[in-house]
Amino acid sequence: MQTGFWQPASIDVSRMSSQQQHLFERDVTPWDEAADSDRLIAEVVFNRPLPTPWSYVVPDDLRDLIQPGQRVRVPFGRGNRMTVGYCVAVGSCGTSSRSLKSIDSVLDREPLLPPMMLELTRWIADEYLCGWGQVLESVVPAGVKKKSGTRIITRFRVADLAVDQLDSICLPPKQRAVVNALLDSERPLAIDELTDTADCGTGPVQALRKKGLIQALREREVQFEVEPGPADRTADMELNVHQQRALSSILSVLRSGQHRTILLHGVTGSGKTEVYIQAIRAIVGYGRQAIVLVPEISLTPQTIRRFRSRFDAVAVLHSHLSDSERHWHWQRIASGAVPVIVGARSAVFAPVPHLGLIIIDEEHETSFKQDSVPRYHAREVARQRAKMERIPLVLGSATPTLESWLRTQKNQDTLVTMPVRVAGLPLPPVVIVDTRNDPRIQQGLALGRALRSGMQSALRHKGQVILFLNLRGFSPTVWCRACGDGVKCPSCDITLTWHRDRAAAVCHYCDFEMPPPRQCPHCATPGVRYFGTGTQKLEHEVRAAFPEHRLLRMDSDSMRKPGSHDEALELFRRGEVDILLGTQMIAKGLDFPNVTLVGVVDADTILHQPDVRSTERTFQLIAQVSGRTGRSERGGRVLVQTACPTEPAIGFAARHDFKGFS
DNA sequence: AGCACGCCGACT
DNA sequence: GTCGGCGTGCTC
Repeated sequence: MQTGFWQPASIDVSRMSSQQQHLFERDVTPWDEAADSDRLIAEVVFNRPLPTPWSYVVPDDLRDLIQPGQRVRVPFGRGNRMTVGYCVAVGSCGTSSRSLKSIDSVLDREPLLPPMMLELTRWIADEYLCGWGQVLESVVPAGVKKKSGTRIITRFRVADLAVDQLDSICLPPKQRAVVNALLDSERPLAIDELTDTADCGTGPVQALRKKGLIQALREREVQFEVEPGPADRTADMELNVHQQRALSSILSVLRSGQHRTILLHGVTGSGKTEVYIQAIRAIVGYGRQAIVLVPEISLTPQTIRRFRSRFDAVAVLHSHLSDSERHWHWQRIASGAVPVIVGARSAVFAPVPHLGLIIIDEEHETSFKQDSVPRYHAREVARQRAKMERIPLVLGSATPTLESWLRTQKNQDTLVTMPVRVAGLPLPPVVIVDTRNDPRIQQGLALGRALRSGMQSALRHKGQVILFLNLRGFSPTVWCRACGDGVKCPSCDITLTWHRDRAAAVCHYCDFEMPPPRQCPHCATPGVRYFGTGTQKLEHEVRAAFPEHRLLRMDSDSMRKPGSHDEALELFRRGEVDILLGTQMIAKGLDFPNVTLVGVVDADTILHQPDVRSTERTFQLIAQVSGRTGRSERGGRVLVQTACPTEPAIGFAARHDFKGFS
């Protein structure tokens, strides 16, 4: 039993409400303390935004059962409603003379979380201002609480006391058959096995049980096991000098036994993944486990295959797991049987017994932030966990967030740069195209002269083209020419986007949809105008300009069906599509050697967003899309259309100069 | 967060 | 008179 790590001195008084503080100040008479000292107190937290744990008395019959990390059922509130909470500490300290309520029951046989995770979740509650119990509630998967995928199974065997008397006792024939079946069997039998063998119903079994001649054993058992298919194994690659340096600085942190965060700033295609894999290999050699966090959108079969082909057992935690699969993985992870865990944000809570390394790939991605309670940032939780476990944290990105960059400049974190692509391929040249005087743009078309002719030449040489545009729909604004007002969503105050295929004006914030107004809602002038180019309109324009080439549009409208995303990328990979056109979802992490031109149709759309990070995001976006080309000896280039060619973020991105930008 | 308690307006 | 609106404060 774990008691003892909870000590009165370790209570953080800052978490205590004012009412609780006065309990410490109140005079406690010696005989009160004597009475308190022999009762066991459990600290319990609830799935409510409460600032402190609540104390309960542990009744004598639960003393040997209760441990921190288990759930308990306790009376709570004025009505003493039975409420589930998490026991976070057990101790024999009387902090108050106030009368405490008692724990009703302990719900778990074993703690759901180890002490380290209790400490980490407490840090999250403090840091992100919510209840400790709220954090625990969201960290422990529902399938683990319900013990999904397991079942209580009852088996029978001959009662110990009855073994000797059985021969002498007179039994009805069916009951005798049951007893014989059990005596013949090496192991206890389940009810259906027993009735089959003895060729009877359940009646004789129950009768024997009543007489005390056989006894029932109840055990919780795993119903099925998820066995990931075997993957083709691939050998480790040879690292170049920059990769070597990155690897050895990770390993030196590991050997130091102290925490340190390493920002791995590697240009797209610099082989960051190979560094991760070899660092993990070293960790696994020490008998430890590693957690790899990737952005939600990167959790593709391709990414998973990459890790599966290099390690014996890789657990992948993604949002499409069923409760029982999640429970099964959780158990295997906790048992230490899985050395590598790959997953999105929440995988930072994987209950590994001996963590050796945390990696966050694409550190700048916004999906590491959770926007419901508890609103944590997985990068910061990982940093804290790595501190507690005294292990390295590796942040990888071609375009780090400015805050991560700043920490390296202040020497809080270590910077490792990988400035060149593997195999000596150059970064693609990025050409900035000023659209202000382009006659085609002035006609309202989206493809300027340079981009159009660039596409023609790339396609003529049998290369593939990626066109990036940040706006989905047909036209991003619906507006009135007379009063100049845009048609806005009634609840969000966002201008509506015209979706021609649905013949509707749609709010991209709340999905509100309305038929396009025949007249202006403000001044009633007939005939609203559609302005600007979204992916749908661009699709029309490109089809008209390149009728003989195959085009595929990828945005959240065209990729609604589950699996259509992977399917589309597979078509492009096989070369059955020449032009891939889409939003954010095509900007990240794709690796297609045949892409020789990437066009950023309108860099200004990101630049002019009302967001303090708009320049940072512009830089990131251009840098990330640049990573989609020039990945083979065929080379490649990037064209960026903008009306602000002097904007520094665009210029720095074109020169692949993160240091200059930062 | 939930829930009880309490203090005010519209109904039989 | 009382049913119920939601504002306030408490929960070991």
